[in-house]
Amino acid sequence: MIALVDCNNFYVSCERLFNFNMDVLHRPVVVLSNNDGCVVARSEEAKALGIVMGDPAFKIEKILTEHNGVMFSSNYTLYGSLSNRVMRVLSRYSPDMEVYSIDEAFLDLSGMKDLPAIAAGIRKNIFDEVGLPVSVGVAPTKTLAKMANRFAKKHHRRAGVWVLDSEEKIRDVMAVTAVEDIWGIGAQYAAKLRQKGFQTALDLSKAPDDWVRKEFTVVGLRLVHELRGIPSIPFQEEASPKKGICVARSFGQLLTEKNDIREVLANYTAICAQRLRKQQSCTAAIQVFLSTNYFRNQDKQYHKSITMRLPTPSNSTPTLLQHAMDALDRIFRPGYNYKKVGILTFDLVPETSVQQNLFSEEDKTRESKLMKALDGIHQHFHGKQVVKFAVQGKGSKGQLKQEKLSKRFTTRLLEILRAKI
DNA sequence: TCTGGGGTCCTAGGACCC
DNA sequence: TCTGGGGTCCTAGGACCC
Repeated sequence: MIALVDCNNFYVSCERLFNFNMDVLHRPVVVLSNNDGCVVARSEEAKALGIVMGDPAFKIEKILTEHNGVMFSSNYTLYGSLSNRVMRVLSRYSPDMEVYSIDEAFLDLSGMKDLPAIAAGIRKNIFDEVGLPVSVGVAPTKTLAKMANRFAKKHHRRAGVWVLDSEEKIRDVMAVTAVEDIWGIGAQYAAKLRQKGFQTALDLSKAPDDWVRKEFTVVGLRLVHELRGIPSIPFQEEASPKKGICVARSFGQLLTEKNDIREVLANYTAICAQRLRKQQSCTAAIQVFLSTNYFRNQDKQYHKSITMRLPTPSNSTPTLLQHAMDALDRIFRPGYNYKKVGILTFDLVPETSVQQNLFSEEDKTRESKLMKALDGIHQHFHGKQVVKFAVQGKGSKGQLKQEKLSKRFTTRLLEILRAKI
């Protein structure tokens, strides 16, 4: 049996845990994406106001104010740190755990007795030790565990737990789960299923294999098998190295000057190289893209990307910088209002198996020592990029808009909560 | 005025190989 | 009626997830 443990309204719950001085417990709360752009998390009160995921901030400002609501900028330092605490508690329950996202994890509970009690214990311990509310769904497959979790949130909120340990319970939950609410069915597939007369997960579970295979590929077929209780989505215990790394962000304001964009791109490239080194990978190629704001009809539009192969796979900041700047030179055109720039990597190879270029004049050993030193310094400063290459400038261009940012309560001594006694 | 930033997997079609 | 057959690799695009 597999458990899916998922934090309720995770980002909102993190803000509520520390900002209680703002009386956020009973007010509608939303958390915004980067640049305070759109809604990425909502409290139950905010959901009740009709605010949906992805709503742009400026469109919900009025209704939120009318109901004494609060908005927060996203504070990933805080959420990441609380996520680690949750995962640490969870890891006590099973040696087989898959951290699926910042706020959820699958646990393999095979062979364990009294699953309802274990599930309730998980929920209680996380609440007692970390302070965050979670829901727990238990079932024979991942897809059904997701469904059980959703059912617990919807129909058993107080207990927060639902265990599908019999054929009847599985049938009952599938019968009340609409096709669009199944894990793995998005808007496109849901519309297609509805059109073909499938309304619930129970309907879909009875669809013939070859038809599912034809219409929804092997991905859909696996999903249907999971609904029938046959585990078909493997458990991934250790995080596999990323197959590509992408650092891209919209600017706080529009940028027109090449030098400003160079500075922003240089900073993204430095982050990208750092992430590569963290997972001990080198990239064989980078892609740089540049674009204007799609939503501004009054502006001329320009979207361009270019891929550059490196002479040898690399994860060194100066090497990547050199190629990224070269790429930008080739695609930048003056006269546009730019909104976003980004760098992607392709064809990652393990650091240890990089084929050296016979004609390379770079001194690899020296460079890798330099990068180690750089990473060491940044680690000491909790990831803050204190040492910069000239082209990174002061890092002041294209700053994210974060006007409603809460403090880093759990990772900065200076920002820790103070209690008056 | 203001609309995110990461990822994954799968398929189809074309180029190319023996 | 028939025109070889079986591969691999790459790219673009589409679906999904949080």
